[in-house]
Amino acid sequence: MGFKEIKTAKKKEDIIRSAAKIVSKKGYHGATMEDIAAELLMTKGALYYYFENKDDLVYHCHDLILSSAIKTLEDYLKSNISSTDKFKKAVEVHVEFVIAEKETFNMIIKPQHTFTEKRLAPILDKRQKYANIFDEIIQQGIDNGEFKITEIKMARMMILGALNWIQQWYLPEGKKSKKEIVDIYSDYLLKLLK
Amino acid sequence: MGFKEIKTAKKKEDIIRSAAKIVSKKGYHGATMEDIAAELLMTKGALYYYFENKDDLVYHCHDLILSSAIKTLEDYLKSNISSTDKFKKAVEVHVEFVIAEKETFNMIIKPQHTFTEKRLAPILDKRQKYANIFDEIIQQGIDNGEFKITEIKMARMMILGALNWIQQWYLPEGKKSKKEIVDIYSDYLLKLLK
Amino acid sequence: MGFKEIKTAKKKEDIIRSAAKIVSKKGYHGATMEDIAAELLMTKGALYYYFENKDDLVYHCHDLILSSAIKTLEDYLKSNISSTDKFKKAVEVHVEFVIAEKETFNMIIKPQHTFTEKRLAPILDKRQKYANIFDEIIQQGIDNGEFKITEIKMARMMILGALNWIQQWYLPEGKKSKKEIVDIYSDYLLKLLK
Amino acid sequence: MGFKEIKTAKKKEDIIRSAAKIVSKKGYHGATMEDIAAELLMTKGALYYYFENKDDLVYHCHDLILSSAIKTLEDYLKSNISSTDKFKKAVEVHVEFVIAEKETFNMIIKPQHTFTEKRLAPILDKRQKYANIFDEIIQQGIDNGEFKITEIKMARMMILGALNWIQQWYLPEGKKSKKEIVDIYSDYLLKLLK
DNA sequence: TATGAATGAGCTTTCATTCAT
DNA sequence: GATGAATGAAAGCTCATTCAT
Repeated sequence: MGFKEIKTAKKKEDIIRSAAKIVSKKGYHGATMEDIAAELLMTKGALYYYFENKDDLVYHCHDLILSSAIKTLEDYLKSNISSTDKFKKAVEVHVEFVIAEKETFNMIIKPQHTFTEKRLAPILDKRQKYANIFDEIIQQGIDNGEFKITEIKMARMMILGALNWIQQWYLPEGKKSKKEIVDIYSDYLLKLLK
Repeated sequence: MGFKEIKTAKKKEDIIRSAAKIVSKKGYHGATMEDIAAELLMTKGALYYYFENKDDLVYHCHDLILSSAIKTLEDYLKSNISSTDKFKKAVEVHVEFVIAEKETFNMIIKPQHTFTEKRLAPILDKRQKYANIFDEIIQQGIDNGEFKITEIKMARMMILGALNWIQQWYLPEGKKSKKEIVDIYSDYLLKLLK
Repeated sequence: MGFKEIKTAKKKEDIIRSAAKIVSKKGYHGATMEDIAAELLMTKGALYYYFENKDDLVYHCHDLILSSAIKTLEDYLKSNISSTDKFKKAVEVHVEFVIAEKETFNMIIKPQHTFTEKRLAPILDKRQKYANIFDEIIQQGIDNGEFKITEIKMARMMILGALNWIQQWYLPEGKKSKKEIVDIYSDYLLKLLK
Repeated sequence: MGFKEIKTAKKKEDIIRSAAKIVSKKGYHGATMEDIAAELLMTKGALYYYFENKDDLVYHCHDLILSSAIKTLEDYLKSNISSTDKFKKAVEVHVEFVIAEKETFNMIIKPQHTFTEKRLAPILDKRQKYANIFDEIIQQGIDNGEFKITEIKMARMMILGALNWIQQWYLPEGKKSKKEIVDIYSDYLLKLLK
């Protein structure tokens, strides 16, 4: 990758991050290309140099965050700790993303209502990939006797649902700190697996 | 209530149901007044005879379903069964609504991105009222020794999060039947409370 | 005229008066048929039993007031007083109408922007008829030596312009009472004629 | 001001002038954004690049003309001529604007029926500023003995009313030329002040 | 006569997208 | 690479008008 490409890639990521911020705050439809450009002190038109269209841009927002989450999780998966600890870590990571990235790590939004077909498949794929990590952790736990459930996928969906939901009510200035939340969730959700 | 009022009320509910259907399918922004009217073989203009504006109409969609869910749940709450059974029933009811009403019973969407302030408060109120029912069931279970957790609200939020999430993946033609899903969810989520 | 016709005529006048009130307050475009009907505790539809359309209704508003003003003025014209006194009376009457009927006696609005061609001619005719009364008073005053100007029509237009303009600034709670206004206007405008 | 700003400002003025023309012909409600755009061979949407909304655009129409009238008048006010001559000049200028700019210099329309509150205040302010110029001329005339009246504001309102009214009846192809009208009006209205 | 309901044309406004410069 | 300007399609909404009952 030459110098130019690197610069372009960086600019692209800048745009993605800004866009993610705005989309988080206002939602897909509430965030206009104008808003996103304004945040970057650019003009609308310039965005189209880097991204095909709004769909494409917002897709990359999701993709960036999701990829990053997957990478983070996969690193923990490799480490030599108990499945219970892996699960706890996974909860911690997920909560972190859910809170920090809000809308963009919003596994909650119906992508069908937002993305065109072209973008839908890759997003669903990546979501699946992310979910698989949880499945693997659970499977591993079952294999080594730490967990004992039969419906892995259902359990995983409950867990992810519970975690994603945090986004709906979490406030930085709320009663419980992020750490407390993570602990309670880890604790309770583990009961579900054991 | 005179004959006319009844007829009007019925028509209003018709409209609400149709609107709910469209909004479920296409999301708030994707569903146009035109779409909703077309479904009813009416013209856009006619909708405005019954509802102030789109916001008002969609608000009533949510209100109708949510009120209905609350009523259904409250009936079970009064009945003379164990807290565990009440919980199972609650899960069943919730899943039923989540699946049948889809978007309209979508406790998931950020209402901030959809409703104007005027409509936001009542919706949040009613959601809270709904959540309270779950809290009560849990509290009752704790009081009579069936459940033994300390963080009622956190547990309730995990549970509702898990249940709402079903909407994201449920397909009528999926592998698991609705009944199976309800059973597994009840089963697993109860572990969380015990 | 039979009983029915009388009743209908009365109702029509009721509607006209209400319409005039609303149109005065909100202007032609601001006043909706709904508004007018509401004031009368009727429904929109009913208005169409009495008047062809909005244009027709508002036309009759203007016509009613204008006719009434003409009649009032003509009575004074016949009376056996000096032209100066006639003029003073005319000013008084005009101010009264301008203030009380506001928009409806609004000789100011461009009828071209409000009425369709069909209604335009009769309105302009009646306005002309009204203006003629002022011309006659002035002519009479010239004939008997009280006034001494040559451009009767121009003078009349100045005078009516000045008087109509009162509508733009008059406030019931203003510094000057209606009577004071009439006196000052009579006084100053007479200088114009002498 | 850079080149771009100048170009934009020019375009804005172009739009304002076109809008003024249309609004003059059809009135505020009769003139659609489509009409205005068509006159400029633009599309509706483009207008919104330059102006917030219709209200904003029409406000600027009024503002432009009124500002221009104020400027023109103020120049005469400074010159070293008699108050009588100043008054004559003021009448001439006013008539010129009334005739040339029609609706846009329409001090006649009730701005309350047209503008939203936000725009109302500045318009009323500017109208007042314009009126003040007439008051000053009159006051000056009184001070130097050319005029002898006590009710300055009332006189000014009569005069402006009379002048504005010209708009209602003036036709370019009418019997009296613009110059004749100005002369007669100046002549007669001066009698009012002396 | 009067009403409730519906229509439909027309309006303002928004915004993703395009493109000459 | 970036901008200013423009487009055009679509949306929400209003309201005079109609008409069966």
